[in-house]
Amino acid sequence: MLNMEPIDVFKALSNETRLNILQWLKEPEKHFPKQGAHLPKEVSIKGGVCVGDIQEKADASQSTVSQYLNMMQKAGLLESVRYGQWTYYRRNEEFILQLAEYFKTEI
Amino acid sequence: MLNMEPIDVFKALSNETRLNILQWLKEPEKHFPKQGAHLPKEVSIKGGVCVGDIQEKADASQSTVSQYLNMMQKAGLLESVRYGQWTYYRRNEEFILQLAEYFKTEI
DNA sequence: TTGACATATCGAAAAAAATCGATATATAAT
DNA sequence: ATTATATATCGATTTTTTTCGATATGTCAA
Repeated sequence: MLNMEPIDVFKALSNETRLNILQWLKEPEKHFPKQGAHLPKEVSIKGGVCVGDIQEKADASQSTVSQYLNMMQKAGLLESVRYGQWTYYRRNEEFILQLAEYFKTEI
Repeated sequence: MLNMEPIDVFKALSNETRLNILQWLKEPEKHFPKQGAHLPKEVSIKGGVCVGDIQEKADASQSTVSQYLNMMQKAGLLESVRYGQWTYYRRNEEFILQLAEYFKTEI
């Protein structure tokens, strides 16, 4: 994975709400029952959850959650797909896997 | 699991100097040639480096480095051994190993 | 006991991050 | 075109973190 900045990753993980979001997104269907309600069947955004649903669960303001997600994406932890007026965020599993490897060998 | 607070750990890792210290301490004899100079042979503080040596390499004030080390110890990353007027810090490898495991399974 | 040295802690100032409401932008629906 | 909805960004304030110098504590050596 290109461009990993460990400091940015650790900063993104240094907040309870952000850490929760990352963990909720491991099992989106469990934590976000309404997941994908807006999506027609032919569009597949596997594991992605829209900002509004995340905000509701996170119990923070819309702008705060939007900024959290942006921060986590910049760090590499998340990736986003836009579909219509919604932005779906999901974990970047490939990155997170490499991160675990980095952690094991470099930390 | 030994009393791990992920947020505190990630905060401790969210700083370049602290991250450097942790990595320097993987190979103390390489990064701190004077390591253990004060110790009589019969005392073994394997892998530990005293605050002054770390401070010199980290290029920050004495109080800052002392606080860094304290913070990393509270987070679980380091452990300290006091010998006379010196405090030797070394990595808590057991904790760090568990941390890597946590990372792999929980993040 | 005194002086020197290593480290820890305190208190304050400066820098950075968190957080929000307001507003902008983009898309969708009518 | 107009309106509604979802998300992003801006600007400002509050909160937290960083960082230091000063000082306290603890240990050693003479």
